[in-house]
Amino acid sequence: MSIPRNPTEQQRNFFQDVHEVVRLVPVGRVTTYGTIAHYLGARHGARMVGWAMMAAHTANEYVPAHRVINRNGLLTGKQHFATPTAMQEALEAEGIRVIDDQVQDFKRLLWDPATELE
DNA sequence: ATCCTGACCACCT
DNA sequence: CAGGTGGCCAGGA
Repeated sequence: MSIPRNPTEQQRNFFQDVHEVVRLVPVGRVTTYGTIAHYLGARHGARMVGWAMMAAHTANEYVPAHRVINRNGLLTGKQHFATPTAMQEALEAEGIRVIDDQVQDFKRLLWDPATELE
């Protein structure tokens, strides 16, 4: 899978929407692909959120991609970071405990824009 | 055009 | 209750 060289208007908007939501995630909290998809109206599958995240490192503004994990609290996207440990280290630097790719106390740390943002 | 695969998830056996 | 399946949309072979 790769990022489109010349994204359509629709794709750029989708990327920006996803990135914007991710930037709203508070330090020390996490959110999930599915949550974002649902918040954006579920018009795109959760897979598309993950797809948009691949464009995170090419975005103009910083996107804390390490705060986006899957619904089980697993760091499924860590392979896409500069190093395999970068994601976990970024989370731990914010006070989040990660053991064996699993965010501890994940349920309490979960940040859902639909309910937290209003 | 067809089939496969993907930073996923909800639903159905 | 665990594993399988389909759906989501897009891109590459």
